[in-house]
Amino acid sequence: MFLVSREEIAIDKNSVIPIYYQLFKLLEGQIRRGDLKPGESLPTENDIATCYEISRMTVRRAISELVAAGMVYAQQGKGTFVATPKLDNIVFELNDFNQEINQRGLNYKTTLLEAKIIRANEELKSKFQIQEENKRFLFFRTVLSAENERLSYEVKYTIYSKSKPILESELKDPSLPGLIAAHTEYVPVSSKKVLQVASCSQEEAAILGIPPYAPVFLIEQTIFDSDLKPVGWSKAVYRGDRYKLTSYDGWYKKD
Amino acid sequence: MFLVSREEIAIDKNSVIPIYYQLFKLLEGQIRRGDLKPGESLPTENDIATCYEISRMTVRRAISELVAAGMVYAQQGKGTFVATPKLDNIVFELNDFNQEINQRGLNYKTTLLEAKIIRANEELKSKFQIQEENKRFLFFRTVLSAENERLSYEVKYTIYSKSKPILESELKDPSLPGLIAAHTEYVPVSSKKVLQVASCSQEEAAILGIPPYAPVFLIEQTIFDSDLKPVGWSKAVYRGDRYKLTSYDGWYKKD
DNA sequence: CAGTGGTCTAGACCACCAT
DNA sequence: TGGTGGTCTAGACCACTGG
Repeated sequence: MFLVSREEIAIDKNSVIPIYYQLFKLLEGQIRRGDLKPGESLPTENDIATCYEISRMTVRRAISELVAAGMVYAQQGKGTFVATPKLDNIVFELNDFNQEINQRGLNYKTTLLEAKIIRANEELKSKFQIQEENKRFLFFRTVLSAENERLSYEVKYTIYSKSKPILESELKDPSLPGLIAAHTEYVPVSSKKVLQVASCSQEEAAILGIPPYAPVFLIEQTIFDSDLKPVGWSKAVYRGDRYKLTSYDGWYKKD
Repeated sequence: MFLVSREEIAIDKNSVIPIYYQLFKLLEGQIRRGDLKPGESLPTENDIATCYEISRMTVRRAISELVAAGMVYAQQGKGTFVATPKLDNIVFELNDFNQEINQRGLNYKTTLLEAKIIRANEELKSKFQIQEENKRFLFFRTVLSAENERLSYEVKYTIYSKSKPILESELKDPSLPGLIAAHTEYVPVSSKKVLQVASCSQEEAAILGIPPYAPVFLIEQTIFDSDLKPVGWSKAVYRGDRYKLTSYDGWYKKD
């Protein structure tokens, strides 16, 4: 037992890189490389701890990262095992929708077509789950465009509080949660979004400059405050020929 | 300092429920209730630890759960603060697409329209990044239907290994990763999916029983093995009037 | 400088599983 | 029963932040 660090030069306890992270990367590599195959068990936490002369808590920290990454699962009393990646889940993030355009440095801009105060109609009373008549709402219509091409069209509604005037500055960030925070007393804390495909209406086609009935993404969003009360609602139409969603699943490398 | 547990009966150190989980729920409740508002700081880890007479490591475990939930963020040297929920991210999970139909107990079924061995054409050689001529592929065409209505149409390709015959049993699980695992030596470990909207072709319209050019979801999937080599490819068309994706964001309750 | 969160230790007891 | 992972402790040192 006097042999120290043979071919496996792995853990440097004096490195600025945390030990748990070094161990995480080491185990991750063994799994990716196939040294540890799906279904096989990892060494026990105690074995790893004594082997590398580190604390078991540190080993657990490393393993919990693997668990979070979905590469490994632990079973109390039995052991920790390499997972078999399930590739039947899809996770689309809407980052793609606007951040892609945003981050790729295109000179995109948001244009305010209309902003006004309206009275509640039946549809709004239903969306916001209110009974009162004559309740007032803020109504926005905006268009997102890039490189002189219109990409999406959105209508937004939020409850109107006359104490908070509409400021020009909001045109910089016309996000629905931002508008709610600025114009109402409500604090937006959660949202529900529904994505569908549709054929665009003639009005939408005219606004976006695409043929009528062209396929589009349609995203309806409802914003809720902490009491689960609806405090904002929007409907956005995205050109089907300019947007797509990409999803990566499994043990893709993120180095 | 002899007062123990006044109105705040919070942590029961003898409970079967882990202390870190009790503390997590306690802090989560204070944030949801608004006792702690976005931007405000939590008590320091040491304060919480001494206040409830528990170890700081246990406090950190509770807080790390809050961080993972996106309700709180920590800044070294400064403190831990309640996050402002960003509601501009969307995470759509494809569970909706087939699991909804699956779980709601409809008598859905997958029908194999065709399965055959084909030679590589230019498109396949490109998708699979191979140069060889005459490489053979397995080709599947399937339809998913429920309640006697066809819902989606999918074509799948995977590299053919003659050593592994096509078994009837695979028709039960015709997922692309499953087919790859069954018919090839490759181990599928990651996948990329791209979701777009489109107008369906006349052929797809005929298969699905919808009007030509009706809007549809289109999902292209590529499966990779551990060397990032493409080992499977599929293209699925989902009826736009029967599918939608739903996303929840922010501090929705999951109790 | 004092206070914060980030990492780490060397133990401990427990619930669970297999034998 | 012995071995596994799950929880917890009471310290410790560090890096970073602010005054």
